Amino acid sequence: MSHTPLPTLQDVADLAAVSTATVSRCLNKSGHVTEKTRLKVQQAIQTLGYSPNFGAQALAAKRTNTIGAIIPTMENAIFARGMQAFQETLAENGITLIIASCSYRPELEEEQIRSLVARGADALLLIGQSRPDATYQFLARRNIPYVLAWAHKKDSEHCYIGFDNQAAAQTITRQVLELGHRNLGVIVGLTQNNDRARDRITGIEHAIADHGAKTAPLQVIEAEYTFQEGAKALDQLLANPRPPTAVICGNDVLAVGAVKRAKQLGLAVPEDLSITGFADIEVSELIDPELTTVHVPHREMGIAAAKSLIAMLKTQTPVESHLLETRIVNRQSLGPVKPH
Amino acid sequence: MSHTPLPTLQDVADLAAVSTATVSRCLNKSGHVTEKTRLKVQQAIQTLGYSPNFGAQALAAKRTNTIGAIIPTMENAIFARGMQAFQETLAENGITLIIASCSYRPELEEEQIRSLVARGADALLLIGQSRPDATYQFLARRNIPYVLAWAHKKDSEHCYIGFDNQAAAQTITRQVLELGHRNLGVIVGLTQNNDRARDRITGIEHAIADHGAKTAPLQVIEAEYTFQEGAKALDQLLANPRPPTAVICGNDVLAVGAVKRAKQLGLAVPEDLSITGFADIEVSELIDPELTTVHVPHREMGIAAAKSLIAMLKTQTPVESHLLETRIVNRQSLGPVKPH
DNA sequence: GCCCCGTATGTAAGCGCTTACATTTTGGTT
DNA sequence: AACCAAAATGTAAGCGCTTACATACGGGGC
Repeated sequence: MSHTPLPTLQDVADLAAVSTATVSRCLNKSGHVTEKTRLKVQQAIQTLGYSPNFGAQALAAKRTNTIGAIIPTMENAIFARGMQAFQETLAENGITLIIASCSYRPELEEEQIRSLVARGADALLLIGQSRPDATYQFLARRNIPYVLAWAHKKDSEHCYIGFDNQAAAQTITRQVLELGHRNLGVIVGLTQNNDRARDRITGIEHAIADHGAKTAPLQVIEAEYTFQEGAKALDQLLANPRPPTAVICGNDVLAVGAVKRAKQLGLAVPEDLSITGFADIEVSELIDPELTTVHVPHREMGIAAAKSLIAMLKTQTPVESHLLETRIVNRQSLGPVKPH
Repeated sequence: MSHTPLPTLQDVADLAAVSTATVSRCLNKSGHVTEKTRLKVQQAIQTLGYSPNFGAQALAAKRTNTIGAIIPTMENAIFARGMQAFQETLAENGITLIIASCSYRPELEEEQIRSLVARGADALLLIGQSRPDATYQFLARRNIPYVLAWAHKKDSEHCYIGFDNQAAAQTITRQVLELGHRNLGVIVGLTQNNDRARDRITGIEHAIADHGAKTAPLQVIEAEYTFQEGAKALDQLLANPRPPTAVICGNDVLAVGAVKRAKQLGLAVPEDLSITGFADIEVSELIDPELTTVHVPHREMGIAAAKSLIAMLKTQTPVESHLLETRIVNRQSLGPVKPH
């Protein structure tokens, strides 16, 4: 591995017979450069194969054009599509994305936030809201803009880009109730440190209260976000002497795991047991029966998050929250309760 | 958003009553510091809440502790698990990962490579080998270490971290042939610019040639890596007057799409039609029938790639390729050919 | 007590860029 | 042709850190 020193801004300036300031202005499209000189500079950059030094640029400009995102996991399709759109939108604006994952562990998230900031992230995308005050203080102190995605809360000091988890869960639950189900089970992600999961449970409870019909006590199982755990959770629900006739899942991954297990146990879905999901990821359409679930506008959300962050960076002022609509996708896994 | 200027190395040095050089030495664990002064410095860092400026550090040290990865897409589970492991391993070593995706478009990959390098990536992970010479020259010129993952080639100048796509495809095809199938269809990713897909086809062809039995001409359909395209490709295969009795897919995503479609068409899998996959992603176990596929050690691969890159960065010398083993996972979607 | 050397610490010169400010050029007016 | 504002370009001062080199320190051998 040999070493020819890379060309610097100075080299370009020399070759183009202009000053470094002019070259810099060309590079940053800050205007105030004649077309003629711009071409000269362009030429020089070409022939030297110049590309700016990242560290120097960051040091001098006090920004890195980098945005960080900390998501619970990249192994899970729930965040993949939104992140892809987020990244694409950032890239269109010349911004690089750094992704870190925290495995749903808050102390790891804290660490990752510090790490990304130390790595020069100009702004951050975080998932949901529940994290220590100290973290928000840290971001405020460092003057780092951030948005909270995949969730929404009215009248908050934070900028949310997401949907109303509670309302969405409430809507799908209402639909389940209207189909005659009076004994519901719930499988949801670990609620500790996961406000989305908690909000969804609240939505379910509200729907039941609102509906007014007499229902069996709600059975809630918390599970990690894997197919296997969804299956295990269903086992637990079915172990009950009076098992539910419908299972509302806080997540498509869990729902799909539950559907798979129900079939293994010889239960017809939805004839013997209805199951609903949340998120509408690709696999929901793949399994048999296809999953009735809550559709979440993943790509829109990623795009909106990117735009908000870019705006915050540009204007140096907070930006309004952005509420996205969810809707129920009626497929096959939810049906009327079976008459005795 | 108020502004208290962040503490600098100088501030820490002042508070601890030492020089900036000493503080820097503490930070970088480069030794040559008494325990006593180290503690003093530590203390000062704590009370000031100091954290180093990324740009300055990068500029002065000529490295960023950042590694870039360019993958075809993050929306697809095929890369997710490996990337997760890659990231975890890097993080353990204090290195940040930047991910970019290129949507299987080589010109975009080229652009992303330049972008990541401009962003200060010290090293890169790339998928497969097929890309213009100019790209490799660029990396060589810039002295950027890289590994090529998800593929393997013997006696190459490049460092591969992956498995033998051809051999794996050959093995599973042999198994299909041994089950009596003599009329095979293939659904594979777009081969243009995708050496893995091409290698898999070659493997299939070799298996057929080696086996010696008289077979119908191989029908190969190329498709984008989505469930829908897998389904459409199956339609094409079945439109043939003498449709295949077994379909070998270059990818689990395509295979799962094909299975779903076969069922929609009323074909029993594997009784009427056998279908195999490649990669062993989570969804392969979820669908019904479960997919017989080639298991790829995703996490191992991610970990190995990270370790190799770290070694290259440390020693400034190339590192050996690393061949990982694949194995066939026999589940339910492959069965003997139906007797007429 | 003195010398020597290995180790701990300090000094200061950049690293390559951005940008405020100074200077020059341009071209429209009179 | 002279003048002037606006636009283009140049000058140079940092940005906060690392590190080669210089210097100070401390303890064993004589």
